[in-house]
Amino acid sequence: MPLPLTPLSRGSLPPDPIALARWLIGKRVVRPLDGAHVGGRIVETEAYLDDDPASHSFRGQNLRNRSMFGVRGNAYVYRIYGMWFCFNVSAGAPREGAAVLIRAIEPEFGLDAMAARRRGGDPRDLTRGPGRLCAALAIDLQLDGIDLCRANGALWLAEGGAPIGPIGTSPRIGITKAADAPLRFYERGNPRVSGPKSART
DNA sequence: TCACTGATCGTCT
DNA sequence: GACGATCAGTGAG
Repeated sequence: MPLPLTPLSRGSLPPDPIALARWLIGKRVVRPLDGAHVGGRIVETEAYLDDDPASHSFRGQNLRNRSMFGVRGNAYVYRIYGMWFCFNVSAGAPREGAAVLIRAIEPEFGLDAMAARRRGGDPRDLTRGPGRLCAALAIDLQLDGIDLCRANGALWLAEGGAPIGPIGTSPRIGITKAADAPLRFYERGNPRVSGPKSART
């Protein structure tokens, strides 16, 4: 798919993690796999802040969360519930420990490659949810810490194409601490957004 | 369409 | 030893 994919420059990323989470809606995730580009538009994100009890960075830096503490625009990948991975973009200032969780994308290119990595199931669920997104794009711990602003990398971010619809805000999903903070952002009405229907209106 | 539950295992307490 | 930024399968409305 010869889409004009332009990598994001690190300097264009909003320094504020919340602003970054909102700004990333409509941008693209690009994953070169088997000689082709796989990915699509980001439609759902969540912000995790440095002083946020729900954030992995809350108790300070350790071996697992160190990627959250670097410059913004790097990948932070971790394993959850023993069998899934979640993909974040490091945010904020260096040593701050903030990140933006990419919860869902709208597949645009490499559909077959994604489906091949997620056998069965509803095609509309291919990349709906952080665990499914990582499975479809073959994102694992090997990509932890990678620079997402380099177009020749194994995983990177690109400028958006289609216009962005209205952006909704809600509490984050699946957490128990600071569960009411309105730090989830999504493109309203987009069927690729995760959660029940009421969570994407 | 939603609510509930089991699966599964690395990391931190 | 307990828990978690989840998912797929099942069953009810």
